[in-house]
Amino acid sequence: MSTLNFLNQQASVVASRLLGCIVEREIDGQTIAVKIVETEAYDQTDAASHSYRGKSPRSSVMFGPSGHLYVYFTYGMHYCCNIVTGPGGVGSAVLIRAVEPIKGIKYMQKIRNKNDVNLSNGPAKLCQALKIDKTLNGHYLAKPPIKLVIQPPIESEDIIRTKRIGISEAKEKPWRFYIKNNPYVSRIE
DNA sequence: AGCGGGATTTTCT
DNA sequence: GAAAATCCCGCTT
Repeated sequence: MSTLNFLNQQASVVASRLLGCIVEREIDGQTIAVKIVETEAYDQTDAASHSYRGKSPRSSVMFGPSGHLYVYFTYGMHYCCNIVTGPGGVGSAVLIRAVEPIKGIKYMQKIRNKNDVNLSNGPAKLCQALKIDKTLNGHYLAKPPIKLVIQPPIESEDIIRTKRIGISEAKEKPWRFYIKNNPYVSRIE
């Protein structure tokens, strides 16, 4: 049993609880640390989810155990990363949409060739900043080179819950969560 | 500040 | 063959 146990519940619950948690990435002898500030939940009953039409080669990781990374490629050029949630046997995950850099900022500036909020205020941007690609698809987040470090929950009054971004189905589900007043959030209402 | 198009590949119809 | 859980740049106001 690991500290990642809480991931084994429904995605919309986990999405909120992941706010404020830290991701540690080891790459090229460097350690990068970021704080999760924006998430979206996707589950199998959800027409916007990659798991909605059942298991496929791309989405198969979503159907596996919670605590693993689901990385997908989209728009011909971008990766996005999700944390697989539970309960077991169900295709569900939480998309990490934005993070706040904590450590290794110079390294991220170099890879991204950008500064400030543009380092990581979007799902494809943060994947580039953390060098996340398909080789990490399915990685378990309790061990290097990329780990999830749980932090105390964010106060509920500091969590904003809204509709998700960039989808054409199930637009009304309020399954996007972000930390109030955090400058790295990809977009405010 | 806001709109519009291009990049470019995986997946599903 | 089209759309996709996106981003960036250049153009217009």
